[in-house]
Amino acid sequence: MVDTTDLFDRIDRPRRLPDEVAVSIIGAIEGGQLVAGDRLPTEADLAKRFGVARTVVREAISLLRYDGIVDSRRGVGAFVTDASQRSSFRISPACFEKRKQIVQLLQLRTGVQAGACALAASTRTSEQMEKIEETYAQMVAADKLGPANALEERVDSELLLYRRITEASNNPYYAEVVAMIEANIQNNLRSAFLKNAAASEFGADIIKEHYAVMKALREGDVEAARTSARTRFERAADRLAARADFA
Amino acid sequence: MVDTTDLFDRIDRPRRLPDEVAVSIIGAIEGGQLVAGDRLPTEADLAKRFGVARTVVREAISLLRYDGIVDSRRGVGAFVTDASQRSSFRISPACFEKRKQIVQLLQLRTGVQAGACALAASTRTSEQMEKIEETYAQMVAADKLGPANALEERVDSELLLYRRITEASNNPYYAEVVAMIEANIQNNLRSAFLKNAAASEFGADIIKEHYAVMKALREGDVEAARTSARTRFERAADRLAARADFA
DNA sequence: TCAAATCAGTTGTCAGACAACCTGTTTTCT
DNA sequence: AGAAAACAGGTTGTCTGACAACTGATTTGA
Repeated sequence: MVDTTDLFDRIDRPRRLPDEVAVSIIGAIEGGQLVAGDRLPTEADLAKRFGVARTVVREAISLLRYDGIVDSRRGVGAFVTDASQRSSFRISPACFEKRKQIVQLLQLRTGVQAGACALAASTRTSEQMEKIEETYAQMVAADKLGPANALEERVDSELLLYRRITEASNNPYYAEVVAMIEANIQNNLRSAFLKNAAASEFGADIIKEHYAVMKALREGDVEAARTSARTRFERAADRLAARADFA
Repeated sequence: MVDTTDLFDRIDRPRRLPDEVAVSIIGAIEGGQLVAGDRLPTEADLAKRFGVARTVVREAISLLRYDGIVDSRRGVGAFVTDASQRSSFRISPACFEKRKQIVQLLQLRTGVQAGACALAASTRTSEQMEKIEETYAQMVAADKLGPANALEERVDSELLLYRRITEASNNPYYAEVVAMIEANIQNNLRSAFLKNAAASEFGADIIKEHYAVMKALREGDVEAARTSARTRFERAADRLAARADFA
């Protein structure tokens, strides 16, 4: 049975007008037509130009305001903020066209995960460590069954393992950032991930990489946790990048 | 002249209804009253309950949809997505109440910056290095003038220095994440930052920390860049945390 | 001269309507 | 009887128009 979870879904979903208007305005800002401090055209003006109702424009602007890209004042207008005011980090799905961007996102994940693992090595509770050991055991068991029998179990338990480790850092910011990066990678590369896992993420050598992280966590060795986690994710990224079929 | 940039601004700005509605709905989700897969009440229903117009509810829901917290389908309703679908990382200003959360954010910054510096050591161009050297020289010059004469210059050139280094990683994801964290720290702790800088971020010993990073970047030494950057930010966080007046 | 009142313009909110769409039910046809 | 088609009700998406709250500049009045 072939995995079809990432086929046949959400194609050509009906576009929403506010989103398109927002993208258009963001384009004007990123393109330099509107710079920090500039006032946007009035909502009525924008509505007329885009040929949509003012409610649509309002929703679009409210999205930009939400991200801190513009700031609107009643009775005055909406103004472009300077870039340092942006209050969110967002990965747009459209960014996954180019292979280069995937590599960059994997780099970011590597760095953040290394930090999270290092932190977890010093802050984890014994309860958290138990859960981590449990998940690790599941992963090892699935690994022994091989890619033909337990592909998804192997991949999912690995994801869960590192999620639990990240949560054991007891720093919600780390947990959130990692979760978001992971979700975006998964959503866009799930099938490639599975294929890659089947081809090059099984076996004793790979388990050794994970074991090094586990050992560091058990012993509370911060530096070892950092290094082993970084090594593990760098290598995984290399193996994934080495496969040409992920795009 | 005392710096008053972070006094007397944006107090009690007129609340916007959609934001409050959004916060209320998010609260219901985070509080567990609504779990993944649940359908939200209809917009008309919510409007009646909150005592606001439907446009207000729509704007609120559009914010949640923007963050991937809910997913709405025309003719059906809006549904809470599972947490792994969240598509943005956001630091809410309200989170800066507790000292613990500031420490956590500084931890995250340390980890991310270390990764960015390490990457920059291998990917920087010589043009980027020139700009970095230039900014470094400015910082050193401001440092020599002392906190009484060049406090803001010193702090701002340091911020610019690490922004340029991060950009030299040539990974926009790193740049964005760092910029966002930095902006949030600055917006909420600017005065504490300045005070702390005056008290404990001047002098040859501190410059040595930065110099170590610079040296690693010049030589393209990835590991040295990572370690020195981490050391530098860890120590800076420690010094800041050591001052009790930052809250 | 200078302060207060006025005014035009903009965003924030409200109310109602209709279009597009989904789901389940009923009707119709074979 | 069974399946296909039409229908009905409900929900989101969009449109329209109106008014309230507010700002900045202009005009007015003492």
